[in-house]
Amino acid sequence: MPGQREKQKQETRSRLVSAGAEVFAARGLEGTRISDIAREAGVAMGTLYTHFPDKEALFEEVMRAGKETIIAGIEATYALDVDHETRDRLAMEGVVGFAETHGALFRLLLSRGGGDDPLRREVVDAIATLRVKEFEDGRHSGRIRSGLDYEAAARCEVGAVFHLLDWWLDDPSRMDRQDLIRALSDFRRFGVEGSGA
Amino acid sequence: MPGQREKQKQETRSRLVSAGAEVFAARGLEGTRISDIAREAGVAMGTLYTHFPDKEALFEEVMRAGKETIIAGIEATYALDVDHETRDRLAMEGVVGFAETHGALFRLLLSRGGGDDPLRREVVDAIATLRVKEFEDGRHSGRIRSGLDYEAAARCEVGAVFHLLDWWLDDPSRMDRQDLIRALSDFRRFGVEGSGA
Amino acid sequence: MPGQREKQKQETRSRLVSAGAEVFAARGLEGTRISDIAREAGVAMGTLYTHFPDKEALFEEVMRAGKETIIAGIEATYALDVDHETRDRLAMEGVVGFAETHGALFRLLLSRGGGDDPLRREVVDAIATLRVKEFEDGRHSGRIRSGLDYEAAARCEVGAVFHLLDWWLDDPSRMDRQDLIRALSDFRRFGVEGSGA
Amino acid sequence: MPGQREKQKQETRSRLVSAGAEVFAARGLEGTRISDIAREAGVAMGTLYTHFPDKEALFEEVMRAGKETIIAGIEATYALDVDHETRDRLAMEGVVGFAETHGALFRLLLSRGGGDDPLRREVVDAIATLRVKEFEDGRHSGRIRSGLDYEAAARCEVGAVFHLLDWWLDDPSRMDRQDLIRALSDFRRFGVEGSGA
DNA sequence: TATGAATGAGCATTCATTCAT
DNA sequence: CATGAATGAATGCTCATTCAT
Repeated sequence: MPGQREKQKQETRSRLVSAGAEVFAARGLEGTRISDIAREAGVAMGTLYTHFPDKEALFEEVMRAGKETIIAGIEATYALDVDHETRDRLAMEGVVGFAETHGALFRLLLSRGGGDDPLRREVVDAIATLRVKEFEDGRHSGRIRSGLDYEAAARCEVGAVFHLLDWWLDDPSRMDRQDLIRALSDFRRFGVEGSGA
Repeated sequence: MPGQREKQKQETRSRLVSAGAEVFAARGLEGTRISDIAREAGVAMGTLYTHFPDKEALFEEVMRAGKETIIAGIEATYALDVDHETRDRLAMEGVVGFAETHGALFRLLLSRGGGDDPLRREVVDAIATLRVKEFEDGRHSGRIRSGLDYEAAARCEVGAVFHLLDWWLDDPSRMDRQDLIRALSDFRRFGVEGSGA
Repeated sequence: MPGQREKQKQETRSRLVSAGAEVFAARGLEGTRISDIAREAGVAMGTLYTHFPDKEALFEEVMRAGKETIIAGIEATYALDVDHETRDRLAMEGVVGFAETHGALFRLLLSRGGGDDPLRREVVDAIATLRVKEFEDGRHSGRIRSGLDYEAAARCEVGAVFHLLDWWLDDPSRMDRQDLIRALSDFRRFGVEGSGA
Repeated sequence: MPGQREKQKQETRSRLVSAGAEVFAARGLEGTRISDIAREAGVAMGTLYTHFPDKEALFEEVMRAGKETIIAGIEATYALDVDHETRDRLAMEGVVGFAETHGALFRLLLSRGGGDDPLRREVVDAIATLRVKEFEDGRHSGRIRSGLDYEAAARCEVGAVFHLLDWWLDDPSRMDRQDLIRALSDFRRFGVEGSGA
């Protein structure tokens, strides 16, 4: 079997990405020490450099993989043949599930650093793009209120979801999971004043 | 009489805080070098240590001062004797104005870093607290839809505002200032589906 | 019968020595990476260690082989049954030929590093020894001027040849090959002032 | 006195250059550890970086300063109003004196590394240029034998001097200092065969 | 024997902080 | 009080060498 060697290598690489996600999420890019990642991954420091040219490159891979996972989850929900309400609820549950499972990584992916790091934007941009498409698809269904600026609304939605989950993750006992999803969904749909159409 | 000496000292301290806001906002806590702040403030590195015990303390002061400014602006608006709609619009205009003027600092104050930095939460918490109070005050006016979870809604509001402005600041030509404020206000009030009461 | 296996092994070893000569000559002992030599030789890094105990040992072999080649060339010329003048010219042509063909290796063999690396001396010492013998052989022929310190003169000769060729190799268009050999030969024999006996 | 601070700084810088000359000469650029230089100079490692951007820059300064010293010594001799023979002897004594005092540095300045380091050439080039000028100045005095290629002869001279001194420095008891200078001078003037004009 | 992923000691460099001036 | 040269612990990264496949 010629693949044994290669399989081991991929396994090591994968361990590094997981460990990187863990530690970068907890301490940020600058706050993370290469040695922490290596220890977490159970490999020697030098091993990181046989898989990635430098710390930054591993960070990028962590962000890329995280983005892929979160976007894939949303897209999978969008592909289901169910009514809009169900679909939105399922998408929301998917996002909440990801946040529950990956806590710190979820925050890392959706947050912004101090500067102009484009990586921190990519996930937000990608989700916003998906949402804009949804709005456009639903344009004539009457669900969407008239006068809505899709691009702006998408950003608002993402911000609302991220900040609510960020708060909730600090102490999940604050709200029941189902109440959380309902609050999120209702805010997104009706704001604080609006009544259903 | 505070001597000329004392006035000079306060002037220097103030320059350090401004420079710190500038540089921390642009590069984050870890990404910022003491020497950068000193250069920006036009003083020697050592001078920083005659005003603050360490880098962290200056960062805290920058965050504290920023929080104070932004909260004071909102509270000032709340103190006005105008109708709710006007008040909300004025508060929003105040926040947009702050974001326009302080761009990077606005992001620094409202964003989250990777880890669990409590400083980055304080502003969000403070604004959320103000909003919850507003909701409670307006409980019987009928403006607020029934079933709204105030705490959750406050987080959603803050998230929506921050993310929309974060996006807008990247390229303010994206939307006219007035359209931005209206979009923000409408999303906050009606979400994407709701119609006014 | 040396098996096919053994032949392959010698072939690999030889490729390593050639590659080592190339890379050590270009970048020096410390500046050379094992991986560079392996790549140049077209083998894996580990292979080097089945032929040599470490990097230093390969370096020694490169130096040893280079010394052998250059000394053998000079000795071959000395063995010819021709008059002294012809012999000296042929020896010089041999050295120039080696320098032309092996450029960087020639410099590596004849130069000195910063420290006290004895390897870098061996070639110079060996040639100097040959030259001293020549002087002694020719003692009574009258060719050699009286009062010459053989040992010192041999060092001067070697230095003159090496430095001139080092300069010439940088840009061989500087001098015609024949003029170079004549200049070298004349300097060695007559210095800058002396006239022929 | 405003200069006290500055004087201290220059003193430190000067100590670093001296220590660098010592250690680089003994172990070469790659073989030298920053910590060795710092220890030799009696300062902390970081101090080196307040004076030079990196190790390479200190190396360059060492080479530059060494070149300046050695060239200045030769030029000073050339400025004397004495006959050629005296002058040449004095120049030679100056070079021997430098080699005696600075042993390892002398070798570092005049030697070549493995690769194409232009720094190692500068001193040789500079001395060669000086010698060519001397040959040209003395063109009509009849001292110089006809047919001499000045550029080539200059390189030969430098090589002869450097290699002889390199050998002598290994064990100065090999030759008496005066005999050394005479041997050097004679070889340079008459080669191994030539008789004085 | 050949391979190349893994190792980890070693090193150059950074930067928050100190303190003599 | 202000200065900025000096400090040295901390850290990212390199690369000769090993060893399981």
